[in-house]
Amino acid sequence: MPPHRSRRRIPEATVARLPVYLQILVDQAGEGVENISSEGLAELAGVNAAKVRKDLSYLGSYGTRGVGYEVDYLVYQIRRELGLDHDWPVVIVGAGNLGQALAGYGGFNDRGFPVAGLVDIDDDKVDTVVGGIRVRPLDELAQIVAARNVSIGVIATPPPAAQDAADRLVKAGVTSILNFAPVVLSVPVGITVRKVDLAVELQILSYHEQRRAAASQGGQLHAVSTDRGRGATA
Amino acid sequence: MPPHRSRRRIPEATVARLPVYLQILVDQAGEGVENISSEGLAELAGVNAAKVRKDLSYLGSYGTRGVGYEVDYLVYQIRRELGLDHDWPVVIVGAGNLGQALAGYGGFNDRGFPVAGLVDIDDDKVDTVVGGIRVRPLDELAQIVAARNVSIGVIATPPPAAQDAADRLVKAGVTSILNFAPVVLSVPVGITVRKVDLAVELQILSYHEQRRAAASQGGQLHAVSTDRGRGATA
DNA sequence: CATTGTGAAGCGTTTCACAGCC
DNA sequence: GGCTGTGAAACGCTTCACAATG
Repeated sequence: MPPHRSRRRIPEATVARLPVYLQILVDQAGEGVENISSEGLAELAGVNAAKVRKDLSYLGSYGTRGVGYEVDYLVYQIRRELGLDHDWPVVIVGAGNLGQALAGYGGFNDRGFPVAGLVDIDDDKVDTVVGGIRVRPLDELAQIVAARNVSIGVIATPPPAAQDAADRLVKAGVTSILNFAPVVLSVPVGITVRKVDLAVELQILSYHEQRRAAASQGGQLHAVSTDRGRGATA
Repeated sequence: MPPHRSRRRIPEATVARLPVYLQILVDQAGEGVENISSEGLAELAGVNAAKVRKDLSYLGSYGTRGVGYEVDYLVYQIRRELGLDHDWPVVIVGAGNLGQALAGYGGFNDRGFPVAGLVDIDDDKVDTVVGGIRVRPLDELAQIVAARNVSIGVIATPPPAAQDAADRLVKAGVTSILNFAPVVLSVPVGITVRKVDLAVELQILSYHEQRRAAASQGGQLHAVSTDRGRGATA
């Protein structure tokens, strides 16, 4: 067995960047690049080279001094660390605008997250076909989760239905939830939730725009320059 | 004029939470709640009460000791700080699955971000109507931005087209970009970019799932418990 | 006397700087 | 010589704890 020493705990900030490195590395591999330096990868990822090195060091010591990192091997190691060495079927709750887009979005299947099911509470939507997936009634959620061994659920319902969706997902045995509803979910300890709120993203941009406007006409403000792990002002 | 002292720089982490508080406060106002304590707001937002107080303190001292915060006034102040006292029209580039969903997603219009335009490079999509918006050719982007005074652009194109979309947006005069393409954009200094990558979110969940699996069958790992500003394990 | 506002301590992340190694 | 791996410093954010106060 190769030197698999990766049972340490990886900082959350690093976990959030590994997928970005992975994407870049796969692209590079596709273009025939065999080795890459922390400097090169940093450039492509838009981050600091020291950060790249520290991030990668959590996986183990897979670089070669004076040379860089072997792209293929790094891809393998990151995949392994992220648990991407096998597929994770997901179930989507809510077949509205967003749920349909997600079900039809190739990026899920392609990147290891096949849509095992798409359910909706509305009978009018049930049995319609979206992106090759037939919408199933909400009642069948538990059955789908069990049958396909789903551990990740996606909530794409209207806000008032989101908590109920979460409760059902948890009851069905799902342990990770990606929530697109602009609602703070309450879940049992041990369940991982990530929230993506499109309007919140826009409101953060609005803040920066407003600031820019105030700066250009009003008094002298400091230059805008931020990076909170996601998003940045170049 | 009320005591408007808010020209200080607000930490990025706080900016990212203000929209969440705002949402909750608007809900509460709708239910007739007139005052709320940091404790109460913290509970609803799923964060620590001290954090709420510190966050709100950046807006100025708008609470009353022994009582709490007046909901309506807080709503007003947060809106003002985020620049939400007027609408921010947005233009969406890419009328595929995701672009269509975004255009049809009520949450944008409702929360102050009307869709001023939806453009696509594909002639077959041009002139189709999506969520009440007629798709326009990509060439008309600059014209739409100028005519409707758009400063926020949304990129919903396939990955290879994203950088070109960004270049065109910047050239047209847009200064903030919300990027849904799984690509690191390169933009001039002074342009704010936020990236939302759905697959990355799933990959982060995958990491936690993988860790859970390793823990339950393998050796003794520490309990999973994370919160990086977005997403959390309860 | 309940609750805010905030110094100060604590903690996680980023960046620097350089020793270690190929 | 070039580049990684990593202590240590710097930074920003979170949490504590309590004085200030309506």
